[in-house]
Amino acid sequence: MEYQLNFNVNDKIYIRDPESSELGRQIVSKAIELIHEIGYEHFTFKKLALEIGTTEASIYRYFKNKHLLLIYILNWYWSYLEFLVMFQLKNIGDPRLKIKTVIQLLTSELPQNSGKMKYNVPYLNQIVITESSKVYLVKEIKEINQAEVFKPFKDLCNTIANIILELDAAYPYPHSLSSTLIEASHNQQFFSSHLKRLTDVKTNQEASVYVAAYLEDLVFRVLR
Amino acid sequence: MEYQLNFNVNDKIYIRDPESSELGRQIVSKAIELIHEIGYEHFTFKKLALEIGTTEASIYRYFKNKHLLLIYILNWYWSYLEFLVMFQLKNIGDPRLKIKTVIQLLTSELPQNSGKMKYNVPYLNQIVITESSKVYLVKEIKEINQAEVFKPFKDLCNTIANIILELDAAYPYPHSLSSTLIEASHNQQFFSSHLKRLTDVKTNQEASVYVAAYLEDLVFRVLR
DNA sequence: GATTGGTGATAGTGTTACTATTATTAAATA
DNA sequence: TATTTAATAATAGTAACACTATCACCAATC
Repeated sequence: MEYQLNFNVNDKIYIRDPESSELGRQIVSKAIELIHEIGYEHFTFKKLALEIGTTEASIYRYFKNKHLLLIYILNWYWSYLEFLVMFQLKNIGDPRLKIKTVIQLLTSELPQNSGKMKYNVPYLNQIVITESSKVYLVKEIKEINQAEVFKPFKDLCNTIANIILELDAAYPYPHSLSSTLIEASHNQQFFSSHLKRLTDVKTNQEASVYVAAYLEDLVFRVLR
Repeated sequence: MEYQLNFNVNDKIYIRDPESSELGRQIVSKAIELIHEIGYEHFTFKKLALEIGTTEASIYRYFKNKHLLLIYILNWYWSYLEFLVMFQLKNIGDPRLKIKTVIQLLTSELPQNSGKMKYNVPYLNQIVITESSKVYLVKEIKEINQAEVFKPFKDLCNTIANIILELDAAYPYPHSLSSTLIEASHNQQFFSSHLKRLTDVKTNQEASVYVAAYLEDLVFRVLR
């Protein structure tokens, strides 16, 4: 049986729904590859248009600017991640095992569900690590937050906070611990790949494995 | 007695030492105000030149680009912060109190030492919270790291890691916990000001006070 | 058969991120 | 005092970026 996972993204993020046409899907798909390759700062709509074989103007009919395109991509990722969390936790009763599963999902490359994924998930992973904080660390935070573009991220944070409360109902900072885990999973992976002295990763140790071990240890020291 | 604190910044960061002239000091000082006001993305050398009453070309004689100017500013901050940590910890024996002091320094506005500070420290604080991760979350991370521009940050991380080890010599992740604390102190402050749902901050509760309480609780749960 | 919607092609504007040149002035040195 | 030098101001210019606008074309649909 063939199926495709779709996650609806807030329609304030785009001008035209990129899911609604081949060009739209190409824009998102190739943007992921290009941002992964050259980084968000060097990424431009002109380069993307050239890559796709279309024009800048056509891309502007889908997204107002590259910031919103990045938000779109990250929202897709966060929605997918929350889907995976929900899916994998469905039959788990033990909250300790739930937390372990969540940390695995936060640190390892996400499963390329069914092999027929729309987007390159390992690339997405790297983009999330390196670029995700750039969507909110801006002066316009208030306006973009009012457009509810961070809902998938907040939902994910909330889901994890609830699992934290299952483990320790009296813990006073479930949301902060949750957002700290998510953010730490990104920056510790970045650090253990590029700025090793900021971590305790061993040479030859895989970044994702190291970070998973660190975060698991951390959570179970906090909640015991 | 009048004195000024000086922190030597790696000379690979600048073309001409901004400490060496009035214009240089103006560039750094006004850059802090302008970045604080309009944010790093909107900040340009042209606007800065206009603000100072000089020309773009003159600024380019001091800094190759705005990224390196930001690195310069952050390095000054990190050096100052480490100085304060060292200074305030000098006569403290109890490692628990040391950690508490460090967390206070990480979360509260830094003391405007002696009132005769070169730069606007409260502004610097905000800049660190919002802009600091942008200096390393770039594709060029390898090259800029080789220029040793992150030394003050790594030193600070190391200093805090050593205090962590004083508290629990067997703790296996002192550097990761240290860098997590530093980063969390930034993003939790940002979240509790702008994306409250990602934290457990109460309405009307001061962000810095909340974050200090959260981080203290966290550290002492991890190291007990 | 006429209308509509999506795309391509092309052009143009204002801004950003620089580089280069030349003139002016102040300080250092002969 | 005259002369070199160094720092800055003034100006100009370029390539890339971040858009906006217009028009022609084609395919689907009413």
